[in-house]
Amino acid sequence: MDSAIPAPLLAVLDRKEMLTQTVRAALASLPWRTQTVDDGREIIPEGFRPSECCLLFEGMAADMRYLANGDRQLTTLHVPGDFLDLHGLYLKVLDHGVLALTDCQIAAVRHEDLRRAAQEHPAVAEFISTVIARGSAIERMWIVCMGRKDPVRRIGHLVCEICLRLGARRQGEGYRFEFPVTQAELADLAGLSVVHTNRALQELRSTGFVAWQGANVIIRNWSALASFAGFDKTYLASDRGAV
Amino acid sequence: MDSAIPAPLLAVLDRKEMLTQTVRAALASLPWRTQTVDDGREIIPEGFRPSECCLLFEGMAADMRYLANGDRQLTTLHVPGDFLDLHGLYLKVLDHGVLALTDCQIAAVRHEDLRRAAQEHPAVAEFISTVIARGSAIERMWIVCMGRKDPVRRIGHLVCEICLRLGARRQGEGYRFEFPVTQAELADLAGLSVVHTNRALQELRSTGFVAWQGANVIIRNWSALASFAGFDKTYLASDRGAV
DNA sequence: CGTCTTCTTGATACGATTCAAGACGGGTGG
DNA sequence: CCACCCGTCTTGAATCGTATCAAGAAGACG
Repeated sequence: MDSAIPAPLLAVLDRKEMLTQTVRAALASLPWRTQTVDDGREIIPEGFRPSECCLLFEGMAADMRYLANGDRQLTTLHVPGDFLDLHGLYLKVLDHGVLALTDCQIAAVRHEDLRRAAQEHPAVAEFISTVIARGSAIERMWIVCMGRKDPVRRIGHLVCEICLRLGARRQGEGYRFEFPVTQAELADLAGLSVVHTNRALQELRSTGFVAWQGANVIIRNWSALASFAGFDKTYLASDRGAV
Repeated sequence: MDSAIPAPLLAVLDRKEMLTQTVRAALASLPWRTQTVDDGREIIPEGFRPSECCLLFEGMAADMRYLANGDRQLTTLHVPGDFLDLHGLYLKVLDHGVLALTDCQIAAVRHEDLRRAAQEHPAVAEFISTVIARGSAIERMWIVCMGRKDPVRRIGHLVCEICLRLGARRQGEGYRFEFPVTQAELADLAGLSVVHTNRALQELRSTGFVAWQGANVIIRNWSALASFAGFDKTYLASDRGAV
C-alpha cells in the first residue's frame, strides 16, 4: 500500500500549484499511502482526530456538517489537487466530516512526516500556510454568497468558482467541465431546498448562461454569467507567485 | 511610533493563545508599530496589498465585503488577540476590507520580519498556520449557520461564539460581555435585514436566553441557549496544546 | 420489466424583506 | 437648561421569496 509518490498526484499538484523545486522535491520524497473511496462514503468522519493529511487527486469531495434536526450543510468543495484536511495538522479535532461526492482517489501522508518536512524546509511550511489561507478566502466568499446573494446568483457564482478551480479550458461553445453532484448535494452546498435549487438551475439554463445536464456543465457566456453573479476571481488567486 | 512590543499586546496574546517560550520570545523581539483606528473606519481597504500584518489588541473589527448593489456582508469578527490579515502574508491581494466596529488599537509587524521569524523558528510558522486554520474553522461554522439555521438560532450561535472568544467569565446572573455592534452591523454579520435582526433579538430576549441592551450582553442561561442554537464549542478549540 | 434514485412540477403556507413611520436617546448649539 | 437633530431602535402592513408537501415523470440499474 505504501509506495513511492503516485505520478498522477504530482501531475495534479503541478497543474494546480506553482511549486518550487524545493517544495516539489520535499513532497515527492514523503511516503504517501494511496486509497480509493467510493461515491457517497465519508472519507473522514466528523470529530475524527486525524494522524494523516489527505490529498485528493481524483474525484470530488466536500466538507460536511450535520445539524441536530438532520439537515446538513456542505461547507467546502474539494477538487483534484486539494488537501482535504490539511488544517488537521494544527487542529486536534476535525470539526467536520468529508464526503466523497464521486469515487475518489486520495493519497495520505502522516502528520509527523509532513510536519518534519515543514520544519526542515520553511518553503514547505509556507506552502502549507498558503493552501490553508486560500481555502479560508474561498470560505469567506461563500459566506458572502450565502448571506447576500439570491439562489440563482449563488449557484451561478459557485459554477464560476468550480470552473476556474477545475482549470476548465474554453472549448468551442464555452467552458465545459464535469460537476458530478446531485441537486440534493447542490442544495446542501448552497443552503437551499432541493426544490428551489431545481428552479434556480432551470433559470440559469433558460437565461442561456449555462447548459447543464447530468454532470456536464457548459458555461456558454462566461462574462455575462460572471457579471450577473458578481463573480470576481481575485479571491481564488494566491498569486504571490511560486511558493 | 516604532517601539518595543507594547505590554498590553503580549498580555492579550497570552490570554488567548498558549504560546511556547520560543514563540513568545520570537514575537516579542519583532518591531511592532502601534496605531489607533476610529470606530467606523476601514482599518484595511479591500483589494489592498498589505506589507504588514496587524494584530488587534483592543476593540472589535470585522472583515467586510461590498456587493455591486451596495449590500455588504461581514464575514469574520475580530476580537482582541486576533490577527486581522495574517493570511496577507501568503495571499498577495486582500480579498476583503477590515472595518473597525469600535475604536481599535492595533499593532503591526512587517511581513519580511514576521516571515523571517517563521523561517528561523518552525514553531512560529506552526503558530501562524494554527491561527489561520482556526479562523478557517470559524468561517466553516458560519457557513453552516447561514445556510441552515434560522435567524434566531443564527444570532444565538453568534452570541455563544463571541462570548467564548472574548473569554467572558461567569458573573452572578450569567456570562456578561460587551458586544458593541449596532443592529445594522449585526444584520450584516448574520446575513439578515435590519428589521428581522431586531425581531430575532427580541425573541432571544423574550425567551430569557439573553439580556441585551446597548453593548451589554448577558447570557442568562448558557446551556439552554447553546442547546437551542446548536452551539458546540469544539470548532473554536485548536487544542493541540501549546504551539 | 420492475425498482430505485433523481429530477420536475404545482399548490400552499410560512418566513423574510421592504416600505413607511414613529419612539427613543445621546449629543450639540442656542 | 432646553430644543433640536441625528442615529439607532422599534413597530406595523404589504409584498415577495423560499420552504414544504405531495405526486408524477424520467432515467439508471439490476
